[in-house]
Amino acid sequence: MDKGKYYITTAIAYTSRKPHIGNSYEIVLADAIARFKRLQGYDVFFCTGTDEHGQKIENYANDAGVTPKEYVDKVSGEIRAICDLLNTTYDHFIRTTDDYHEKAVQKIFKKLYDQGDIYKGAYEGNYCVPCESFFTDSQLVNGRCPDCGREVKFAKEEAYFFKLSKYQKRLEEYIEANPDFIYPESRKKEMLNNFIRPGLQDLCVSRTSFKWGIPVTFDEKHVIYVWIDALSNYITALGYDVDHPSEKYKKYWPADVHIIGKDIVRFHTIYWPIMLMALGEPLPKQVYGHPWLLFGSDKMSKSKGNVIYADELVARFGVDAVRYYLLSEMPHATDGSISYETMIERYNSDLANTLGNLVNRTVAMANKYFDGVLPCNSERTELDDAFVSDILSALPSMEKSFSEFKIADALEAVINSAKRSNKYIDETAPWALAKNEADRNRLSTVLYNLIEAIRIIAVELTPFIPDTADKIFSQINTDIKSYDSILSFGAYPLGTKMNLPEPLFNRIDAAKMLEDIEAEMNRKALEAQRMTEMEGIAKIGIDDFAKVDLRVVQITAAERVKKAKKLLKLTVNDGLAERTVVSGIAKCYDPENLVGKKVILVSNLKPAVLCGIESQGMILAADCGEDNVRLIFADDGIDVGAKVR
RNA sequence: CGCGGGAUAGAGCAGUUGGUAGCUCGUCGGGCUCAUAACCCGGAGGUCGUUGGUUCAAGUCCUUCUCCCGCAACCA
Repeated sequence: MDKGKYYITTAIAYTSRKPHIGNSYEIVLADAIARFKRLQGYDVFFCTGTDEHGQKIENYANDAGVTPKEYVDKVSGEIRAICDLLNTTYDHFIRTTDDYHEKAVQKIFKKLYDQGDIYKGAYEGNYCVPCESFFTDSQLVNGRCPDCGREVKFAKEEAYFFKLSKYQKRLEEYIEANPDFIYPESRKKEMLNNFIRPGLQDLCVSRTSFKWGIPVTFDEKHVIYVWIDALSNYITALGYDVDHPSEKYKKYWPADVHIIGKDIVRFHTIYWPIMLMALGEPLPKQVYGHPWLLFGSDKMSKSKGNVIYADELVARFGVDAVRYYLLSEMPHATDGSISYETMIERYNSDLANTLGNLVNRTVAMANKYFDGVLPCNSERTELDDAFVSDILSALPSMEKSFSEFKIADALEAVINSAKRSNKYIDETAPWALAKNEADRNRLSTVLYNLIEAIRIIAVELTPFIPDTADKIFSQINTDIKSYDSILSFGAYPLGTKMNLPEPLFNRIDAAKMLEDIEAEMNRKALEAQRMTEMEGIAKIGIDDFAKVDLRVVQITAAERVKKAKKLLKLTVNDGLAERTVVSGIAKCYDPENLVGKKVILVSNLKPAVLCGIESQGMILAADCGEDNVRLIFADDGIDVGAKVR
């Protein structure tokens, strides 16, 4: 039964903000694999966590007015809460701000420096001062900073570099000798052709431009830049230490698989193996770069208002439905897409109809015909043999799919067992057998076969939808759920008293829910739009504001501008003199009602000619929608000419 | 010609070594009534992106072109 150890990791999530469902896919994927391996009898160690250093975090924290540590504590907590919400069984949750990690990373850095793999050099490139970032020529947009659009200048910064080139040959040989190391295949080709074969440049591994990172012990003004810090988590989480590796490390390292997003394949298949080579440690056996989850055909983004968060989905559909959807809908090599339509469709057809209804009708019959206790399972026919053989074929098929990370295929194999069971019910027609006392044993045998099939299905569902599997075990009242118990047919004990059926998944009224969701999405999109409008406006200093001269003025005359629909020609008194102002408020105000009113004037605005009339200023008004403009009236008690600020 | 992946029924996808084109959802018709208007069976629907070729035989091999996508080094 003991098949040895299995160490699996996800990438550690960057704590810049709350992750959306696309980010959460990875942990669920890794969890399904981890659970399956445990089921098979492996001693599994499953690690995930958060990556918490860097310039961006420093900036976000600044904006939020908190310390970087406070900021990452909050976000890391949110991320962990999502992992828990999704019912993932990680064995360790590492944070790169954890004390043991920081110490271990410092020692790693020192060791690499001492043995000459890290050296001090200078980083040169296009530098954007406000963004405090370097950019390569190819990153620049029209020769300007891709982030803020401002001009960049050539700059040099002292930095430590890691000699990747030294290990290039060895890495290439390793990848070729281990064809499964980079998975899927297309990623391997990308890495070899684009990066490794053309020649590796040394990697910048320290920064002096920000403070929020692990300090270099022998050169205090440097902090360790992301790679050596973040990637090391896979070994520090096990208690790796340059001098005294822990027992746990010796037991579990090397990792059997790193589950990561396709965007960071490069770091995990080039930098990371080379780091390990330099440290003299074994390399991970496999790196799986999984595809991304898109919303429809778009990437999720806040500005589009199409961000979906795990907790929202769970609130609507339940944990297992979300897990099921993520695991069944994602292809193993190309990007998948999420939509509420397909989510509801899958929920109804697979979970409610095929699986839920199967369990419900079978348990109902067992209760109805035998009061929940089946007395016999020996009255068999060829029909049964074909059925049993099909049910038992699911497990080998699952194992093959898992070994290729085709998780959706593995899940489909189980659902197919449920479909096969529904078909078996139709073939045997238990309700017809029930009408004949002579068919009593046959009826019991049929129901037994179904219950045993359901038990096997439940065991196989455990890696994917564990809560549902438990509900099934509870309904058929068994705790026989080992891997061995599903290798052959018949482990379910005769004479077990089953519980009453209870629906596993209630069907969803698609039209109604979609309408509901639509309304909510619209609300969110509007909110997001407002947020970006706010963010889009550059902050100005008090000096800038002071440049605007605002005065309270009184309207002394008003008339429509003949050639214009929207314009009123106003004469206003600013306390010193009268002046003419043209204002686009004709659709909302009649001229006669405005005379005598006090309003606020931008008095130092450059004059402009509108419809042949020179306007010497602008009256403040609020945009309240299409063609709906409302003036800001000043309190009557204010003296004409008073300055507003 | 930077490297790589893809184009198959209304939608989403399978199609290993070339040998009568499949699956899921949807749709239409039938069956059944144990069950969550569920379940089972069947029908319709594809010139397998385009051009030319190899072959007795090509979605599957070679070639032309078109379109889509990923990667392109210190942006985690």
